[in-house]
Amino acid sequence: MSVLLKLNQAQQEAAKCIEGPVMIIAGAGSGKTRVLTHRIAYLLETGIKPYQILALTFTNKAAKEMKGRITQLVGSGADKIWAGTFHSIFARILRNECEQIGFTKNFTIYDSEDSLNLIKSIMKDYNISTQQYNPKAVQSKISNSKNALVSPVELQKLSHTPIDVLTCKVFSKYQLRLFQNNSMDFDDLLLKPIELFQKNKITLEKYQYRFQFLNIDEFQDTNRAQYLLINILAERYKNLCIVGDDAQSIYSFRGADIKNILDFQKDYEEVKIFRLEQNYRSTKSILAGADGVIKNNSNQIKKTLWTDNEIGEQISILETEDDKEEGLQIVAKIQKELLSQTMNLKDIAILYRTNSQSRSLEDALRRQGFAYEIVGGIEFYRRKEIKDILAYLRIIINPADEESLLRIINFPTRGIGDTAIQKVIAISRNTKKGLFETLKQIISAELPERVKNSILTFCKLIEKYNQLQNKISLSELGRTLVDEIGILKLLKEEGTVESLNRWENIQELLSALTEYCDTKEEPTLANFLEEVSLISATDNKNEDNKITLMTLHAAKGLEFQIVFITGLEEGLLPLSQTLQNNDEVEEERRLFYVGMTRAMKKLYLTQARFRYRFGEISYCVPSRFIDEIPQNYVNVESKKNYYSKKYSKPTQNTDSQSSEKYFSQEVEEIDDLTLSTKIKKGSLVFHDTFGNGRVVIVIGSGENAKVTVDFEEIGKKNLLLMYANLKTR
DNA sequence: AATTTGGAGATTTTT
DNA sequence: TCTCCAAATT
Ligand SMILES: Nc1ncnc2c1ncn2[C@@H]1O[C@H](COP(=O)(O)OP(=O)(O)OP(=O)(O)O)[C@@H](O)[C@H]1O
Repeated sequence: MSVLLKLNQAQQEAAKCIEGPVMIIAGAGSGKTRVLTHRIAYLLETGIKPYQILALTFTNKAAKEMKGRITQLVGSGADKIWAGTFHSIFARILRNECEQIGFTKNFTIYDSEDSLNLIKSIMKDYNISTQQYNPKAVQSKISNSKNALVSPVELQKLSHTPIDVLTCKVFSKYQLRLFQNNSMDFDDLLLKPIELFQKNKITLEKYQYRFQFLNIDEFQDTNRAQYLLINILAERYKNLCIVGDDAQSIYSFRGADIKNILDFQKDYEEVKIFRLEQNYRSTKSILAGADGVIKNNSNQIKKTLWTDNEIGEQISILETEDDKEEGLQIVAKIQKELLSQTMNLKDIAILYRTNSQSRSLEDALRRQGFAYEIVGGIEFYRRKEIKDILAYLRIIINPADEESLLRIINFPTRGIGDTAIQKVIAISRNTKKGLFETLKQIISAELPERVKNSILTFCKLIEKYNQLQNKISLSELGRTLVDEIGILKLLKEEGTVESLNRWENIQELLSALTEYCDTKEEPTLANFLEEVSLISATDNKNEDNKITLMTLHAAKGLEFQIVFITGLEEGLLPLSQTLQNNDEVEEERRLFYVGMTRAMKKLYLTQARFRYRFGEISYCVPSRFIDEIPQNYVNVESKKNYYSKKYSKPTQNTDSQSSEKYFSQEVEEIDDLTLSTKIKKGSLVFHDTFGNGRVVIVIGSGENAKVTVDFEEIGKKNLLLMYANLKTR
């Protein structure tokens, strides 16, 4: 009981209800994660064994923190709890059980880049033009199908357009190739366990028995595969607790489906539903502001949220000239906050919609000498030089991984050129042997001796390290390997800033490998590679006293004393691609809501009149979301200059007049750009090769004007207006 | 076979 | 603006 003392009445009741299905639906900052944490501590206190508990969180860091808190509450034992993201938990299960579905223990996990490369190579094999059909579109169609539990065969029945038909074909082949490569993509980490459990009842029962208490945080962002997976696991004991807030569902692009919350009530009729209504995080102003915004969404689960916290300061809106000034004004505000309040750099977060916005903000912070940290962004382990080394490590333990093999067979260059590689691939197809097998037997092939020798040397290298992996420590193996391929020396010799940077990155990778070895009881290469693949954006965030910069998505579940949300402009938040679809605009609104509710004491919103995109100026209209915040919680700070006269303040008048004014401003601009052709957003057009389509976006002016056209046959294409020769219909 | 080059596309968000 | 890829050059 003692572990529940730090919960309020409603929270305690939810935490104490440990048997049967439980659903906690509550607004931001109401202590959902806290309840889940204390509930698990309570489970332990009632004598339930740690290994009987499974906790699924949205990031690995959240899982780690949860375990840490539980340890504080109940002492030892918490480290035996299985806690992590869906992907890492089920990857771990697959490591042990995958042989039942035809994989070997050392299977590789492909990230999106690997998967895209595989899709491209399949399209090439099928002679599908990657010019005409965008491999990324194919990839996302495949991934969406997988997340929605639609198999290639089922997808075939739903396919009508040419791109859908070809996607099916690629999809089937893609799954086959993954299997042949002894590899899984991110989606497979959820689908393969389902396959496993459906195929082998004994294995299923083992895990059902083992995880008698399931706990899932951030349930609003689970997809259908995840939903099915937890249903299967919970089927026997039905002790599962899900926690979420439909207003914070922001990952539908990844297949997340709010329907899961609604279905849960149907699928578990005996579910006990708990609501938490007191917000402990934010001031009254912030909460009221956020509430005013989210009210504009239709179809929400009704929730009440109130707080005992002070009213606090109004939400400040900073209107700035451009993105550069946006950064400067934020810096100025931070300076002020650091002086007048008892704030530290680590209490401050700057949030944005797209990663590319971080650059101008970084510039401003750097100039001022403020320490900052970018969370997420271009992740370390996705860098080219890192992925090259990882590819070596991957094929050392999984020679079937042909994507990785092709990546490094001639890196660094060792005289195995494109023609040679094509030849080897052809032989391997004809003889139905694996690529690596073919390489080992290359001596009988008709290729220049020099090339054949290079290939054999390469094979010996891989096999040598394959032998070595159990004889020397992983950190030694890493270092020796990097030495032997001579990559560090090459980078040093190149001597550019960029190559020196890469040199450092590789050193850092080696340190990471060493650290991994030192901290794990049984370090294995497969496990290291798995961890590295499944790192989530916020996992690297630490407690250093630095300002945090990250996307709104990455901010989910976190909280900061002071939050800046930048780029409140139509086209950026909400993002231009979402504007035609109301559901998508609502998701943007939820994203803004998530951002606003991260703030504890003070919330700043910034909006620029123009910003640079691809090195070109683009003019901005204030975001509709600004108008949705109730007037009395807002304070607009605008620099007085000639621009302010032209664009008056948006929040001074509530009626739709103001937003219309900005809208007409935008239309004027667009008309102006494309005067001669009369092409603007929404125009129906005809293109000689692509056929009929509708203009979605117009960017730039005069000779540089670019348009995005959504063609009926082939989907979206970007064209240069000058050359596209579009005819209006 | 390796290196250089020019042009197109990219910025949605992430496991 | 930067990064990737195909084609051209060495
Ligand atoms: N009963 C309580 N007493 C004191 N503080 C509390 C209580 N409940 C929650 N809090 C605090 O409120 C803040 C928000 O809690 P928590 O992160 O668990 O909320 P949440 O509902 O998961 O939020 P979100 O959905 O926005 O991520 C935390 O700082 C937490 O410590």
